[in-house]
Formats: sequence, structure tokens, C-alpha cells
Amino acid sequence: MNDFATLSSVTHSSSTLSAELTNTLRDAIITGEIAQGTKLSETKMAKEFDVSRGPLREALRRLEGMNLIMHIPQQGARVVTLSRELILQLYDTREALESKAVALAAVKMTSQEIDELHREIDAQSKQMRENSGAFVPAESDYRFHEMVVRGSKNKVIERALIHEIYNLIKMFRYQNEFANTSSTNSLVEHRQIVYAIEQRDPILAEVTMKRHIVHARERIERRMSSN
Amino acid sequence: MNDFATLSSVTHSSSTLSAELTNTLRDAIITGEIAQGTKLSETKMAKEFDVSRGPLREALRRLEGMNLIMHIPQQGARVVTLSRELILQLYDTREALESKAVALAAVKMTSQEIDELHREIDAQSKQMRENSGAFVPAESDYRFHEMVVRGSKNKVIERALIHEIYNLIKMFRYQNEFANTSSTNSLVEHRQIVYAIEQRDPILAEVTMKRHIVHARERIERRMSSN
DNA sequence: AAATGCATAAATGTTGACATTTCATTGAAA
DNA sequence: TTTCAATGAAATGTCAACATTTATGCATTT
Repeated sequence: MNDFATLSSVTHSSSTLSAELTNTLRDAIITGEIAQGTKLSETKMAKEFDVSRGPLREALRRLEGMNLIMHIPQQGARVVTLSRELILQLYDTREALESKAVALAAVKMTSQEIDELHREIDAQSKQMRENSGAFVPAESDYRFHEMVVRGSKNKVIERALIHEIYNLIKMFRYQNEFANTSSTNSLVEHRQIVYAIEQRDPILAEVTMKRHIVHARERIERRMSSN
Repeated sequence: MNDFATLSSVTHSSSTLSAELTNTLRDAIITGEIAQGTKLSETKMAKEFDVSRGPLREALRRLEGMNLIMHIPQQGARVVTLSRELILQLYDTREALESKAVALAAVKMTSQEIDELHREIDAQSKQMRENSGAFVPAESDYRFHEMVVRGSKNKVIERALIHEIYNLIKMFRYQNEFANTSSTNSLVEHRQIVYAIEQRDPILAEVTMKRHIVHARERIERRMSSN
């Protein structure tokens, strides 16, 4: 099974207790340490983490905003359940947002930022050769996509993806071995995306990214049973 | 100036105090009753609404998730400021999400739901003739777009748009007369969108919606000074 | 006059207790 | 045996007080 340290989110001890709780719970949900569908009892969790229910409830409200938990008034919160349907909807949403993001990035990214993209996919290439891996390391894949999204300079898209979509996709991939990014095409596609950005060709960048995500979606759709 | 009752969000007295506060504050922010950039003092607001700070803070966390307020630890929350940049980014995001939504809707909407679309644009047409208006009534415009988005049957897109994008766009349009939807093209474009859905043509639906939103964005870009 | 530092006030963060609703259990009735 | 109602326990919602940090204002110094 995967290692907790693999997770990007670096739980950097935040200034407030409620922010720390948010990070802790987010990671626990993504890794499956707290299983899907689990009822999040405030009283139990308050005891477990040795905090009062106030900050805990605020953390739950934030996790709600990240789509990681569902809350029903007077009944409490449950960890979201990743149905096949939800996963495919996530990828459709990601396709729309990220293809737009890369089109913007092709215009807005600085050459320095493009250099960083190069370094990231070179690292991917190196890691795969050394580890004779058939998969792009998840962490590096996230970094690549987040760099592109940030490159769009569109804060609304950035927040939607990083705050409300990627966490759920990380959760899905972390808890499903088969969902990891295949190397065969992914690295090639990453190179194509960087090329399009480098050419300052937003349309090429857009269709390339769209195809990249559609491919991922198709792989998942094939390998995923009903659920 | 506009009337508060014009606002769609029907503050239906929710089960919990914190949910009611969320709705009340959301509407107050959208209408500008609480101005952009205003510091939201917890102590003052608790007195004003005669509630304790607990539920109030939870409401603030939720408004944060709706992108209506910005929160800085140890410093408090401020109402978001709608810069020209943010507005244009909102429309870019909307373009990506809503064009994908309508493509899905063209496949997934039931004929009954399509009928409802027809009724809505017929009502728009009628209202404009009767009121000799040069603008599609904002409420009706929102209803139309929300029906399309719901028709996509994609909960992720639906939540992103309705929960985190539309509120900000409503806020912008409510507080800027010039930002209202012009009738000249909008109604025609709405009819084109419905036609494409009716034809079950996702590609046509997508490009039609994209153009519709790009037009709106262009109108705003022209009429908006620097800011 | 401007800048620095201290003391006070006020705001946010956190806690524990109270209120109300929901859930589980038990017992009675059909 | 099954269903329903009542009772008690536990959970969520709310409140008021305490703790800690930030902001304000005044005095002092350069």
C-alpha cells in the first residue's frame, strides 16, 4: 500500500487549530485512513484529536467546500463516496477546466515557468528510467498539472481545480492502484503539452490537454466496473 | 436601484441558524448591502443579528467556500472585491464549464426538461415585448442557464457553477447596471442553444453556448474601464 | 514633525456547558 | 412475530466566557 509521505499536501502546521485540523482531516480522507462513507462524529473526533468541537466544526465546513464531505443538517457529516459516476463527472469537469487553463497558460506563462515545466517532465523521464516504472509518479504528475493551472493566471480556475477537483482525484488514485497514470502515453502527452505552450499556441495546447485527460478518463472507464 | 425581492435566492428559513445566516449574508453581499471590501467584524455582526459567534463563524466559512469572502487567519474576513480582472476570469471559467455542461445536456436532458427551456425563453420573449425592455430580465436569464446546467446531470459542474461562480456573477450584475444581459442577441442565442439541445447535437450546443458567453464577456470588457 | 515603544482596547481563536433534536432500545399491543 | 410508542442516551446546534493575538492611541524620543 502507498506511503503517507507520498502525499503532496505538506500539512505545514498552520497558524490556527482549525486550519491544522482541516489539513489533517483532508489528508486522512484522501489516503482512506478515514474510509469513504464514514460518519464523522464530532464528539468522537474532538476526543481523538483533543480539541473542542468549535474549531472541528469549522474544519468540517471547509472540507464541505472542498467536496470531501457531505453534510446534512441535524444529522452530521459523512466522507464522500467515490462512485464510478462521480469519478467520470470529475474527469469531465477537469477536461473542461484544464483545457481552458492550458490555453490561457500558452499565452500567459513566463519563459521561466516554462523552464520549470521542462525540468518537471525531465525528472519524470529520469525517475521512470531509474525505477523501471510503468507509471508516472503521482506526485510529479500533480506538480506538472498544477504548474500548468497556475500558469493560466486565472485564480478562479485555479481554485476550482486545486481546491475542489484535484483533492477528489488524488483520493481516487490513492485508493485505487489501477487508477495510476500510465507512462506509455502520459509522458509523451506531457511533452506535447509543453511543446504547445512553448509555441504559444493556445488552440494546440487546448486540444492536446483535452486529449490527455480524455485518455485518462477512458482508461478509468474501462478498468472500472459498475460500482 | 434594484429591489431586494428581485433576487432569486429565496432565503427559505433553513433548519439551522448557521444556514440561515449563510443565506442572509450571501444575499446582503450580492446586493451590495454589505459593500465590497468591507471587513466583516464577528463581534459587530453577532450583535447586529443577535446570534452568538459560533454559528456566525460557520456561515463565514461557507461564504468563503462560495468565493464571496476572503479570510485571513488572525485578521478576519472581508467581502471580495470585484476587480475587472476577476470578472473576466469568472467569465472565462464560466465559458469552459458551461459549454461543457450544455454539450452534456444535449445528450442527457429529458424532453420534458427541454419543454421547460422552451417555456422559459417564451416567457423571456413575452416579458420583453410587454416591458419594451432592452434587456433579458436577470432572474429569467439565471433560470435558463441553471436549467441547462442541471440538465447536464453532472453534479461537479453544477456545484462549481451554481455554488461558486454564479453568485459572483449575480453580485457583479446586481451592482453594475451596465452589466445586464442585452436583449438584442441574448434571446436569439438562447433559442439557438435550445435548438442545438433539441437536435441532440452536443458539438453545436457547445460552440453556441461558448459564443453566447464570449459575447457577454466582450460586452463587459468593452464597457468596463480599468478598475 | 516623524518614528519608536508601551499600555490599553478590541478582535479573533478556543473552550466547555447548555439546548434541542435525532437515534437506539425497550416494552407493550396487535 | 411484527409494529408501534415511549424512554433514555447520544449527537448536533447554540451560547457565553476565557485566551491569545492584533490593532489603537498616547507618550516619549530623535
